[in-house]
Amino acid sequence: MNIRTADKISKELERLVFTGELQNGERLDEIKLATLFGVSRTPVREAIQKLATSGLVRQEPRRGAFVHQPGPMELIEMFEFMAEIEATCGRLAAKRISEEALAELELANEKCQRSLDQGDADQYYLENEHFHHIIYKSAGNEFLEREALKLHRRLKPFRRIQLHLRGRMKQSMDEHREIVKALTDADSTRAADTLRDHVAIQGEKFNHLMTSLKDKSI
Amino acid sequence: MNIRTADKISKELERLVFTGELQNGERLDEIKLATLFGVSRTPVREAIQKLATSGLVRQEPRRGAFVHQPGPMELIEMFEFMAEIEATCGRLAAKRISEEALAELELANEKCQRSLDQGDADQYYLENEHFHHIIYKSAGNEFLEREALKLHRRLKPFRRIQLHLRGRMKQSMDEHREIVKALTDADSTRAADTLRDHVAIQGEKFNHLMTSLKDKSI
DNA sequence: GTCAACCTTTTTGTATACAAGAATTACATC
DNA sequence: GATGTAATTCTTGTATACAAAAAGGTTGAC
Repeated sequence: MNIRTADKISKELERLVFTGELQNGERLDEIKLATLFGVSRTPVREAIQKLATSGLVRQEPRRGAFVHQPGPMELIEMFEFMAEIEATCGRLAAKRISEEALAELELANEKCQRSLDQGDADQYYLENEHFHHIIYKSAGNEFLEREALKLHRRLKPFRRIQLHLRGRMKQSMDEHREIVKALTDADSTRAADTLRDHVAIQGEKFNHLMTSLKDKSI
Repeated sequence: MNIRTADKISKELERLVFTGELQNGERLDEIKLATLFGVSRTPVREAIQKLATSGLVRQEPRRGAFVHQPGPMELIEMFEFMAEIEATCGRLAAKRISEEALAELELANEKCQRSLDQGDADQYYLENEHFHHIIYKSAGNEFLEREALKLHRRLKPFRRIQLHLRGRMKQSMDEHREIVKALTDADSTRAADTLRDHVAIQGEKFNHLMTSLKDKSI
């Protein structure tokens, strides 16, 4: 689909940031990256600018682009926003979701349960992701769906960590069942509230995780 | 602040789209634009890519960038999303807003009323904008605030039209008072609901406006 | 040893050059 | 005349070249 090497480089840079090979605050040296990828500076620059709009790097005029990982405060804000987006999806989906989508949700939940039984956090994460994606789509608003996916993706590296926290997977599973129930009942308020809490708790857990470690930057 | 000519060009292109000098679906000819602005293709390309991420233009690989104005369906979705964002701001602001901000809201409302009395729709629009910006900020979540501002800005050209609809300004004013009341009472549910309706109605009005005209693209 | 002014180097931002894919036109065939 | 195909032209995407600003280093004064 994407022929442009600039787009490939953008994805690759994202990966480097997520894997930590490009550390927070580090400057993105255009020439180094260009030689690393075996291309010229032009596509590298384009890639960097794309990342800048997504917030992964910050650009300072005439000084360059720097990796920007959100600090604890910013992360809490992002999770709070994500929780509200999901709540919105739930609110709308409660009135708009199809029988097929409901069945898909049930199925996704069963797969989640199976992953939980096997103690496979990675698999659980995947099925969980699918579960949420169904709800985004079922809100019946493609614009909202895109925004939800965008933020979900952005928060991925931070959400992933805390599934390994003791008991979180089980709890998450219970919340999923609550959510499906609310959607089945077409109860938009309850769907919104359960989804909000389900996501917000991730932000809180993450917060605990962060504060338990030494945090350098607020 | 911005030294880069690419950024200036980006803003200028936005203006050209909003004023209609660049029509919907029109291809952005890099060379023509470059000569128009008296620069090379490079900064023009950077500007176009920036607009692409904001959704104002669509890029097709190896074919170029095309102005993309949302159709009625997409606009309805955007307004629905905006309504939910504002509802979220209201929900959070109800618990977090300061006395100063509340006073500011009252003041903004008075100015709105004055503009209404004078029948000055443009002035009303400005004060109305300020009113909403205060609420965004009072949600106490800078990430949310930025997203709200971004979407608000994107919808500006479409929101502006319908203030001229008969009776809308008066009605909008009444809704503002409801909103302030809910925020003053720290009633997050009511703040969310009144704000959602306040914005959603704009989407509906716009919908009426659109369907009353002949709409070519769904 | 510290600080500051100046010069060098590095790096960003822009212009230009080149390569490859898409659109268009011209032409041949039916 | 319509349709399919080859050649040409245009345009995008990438590489390279150049200009200007920032970073870094050196020398000199105190």
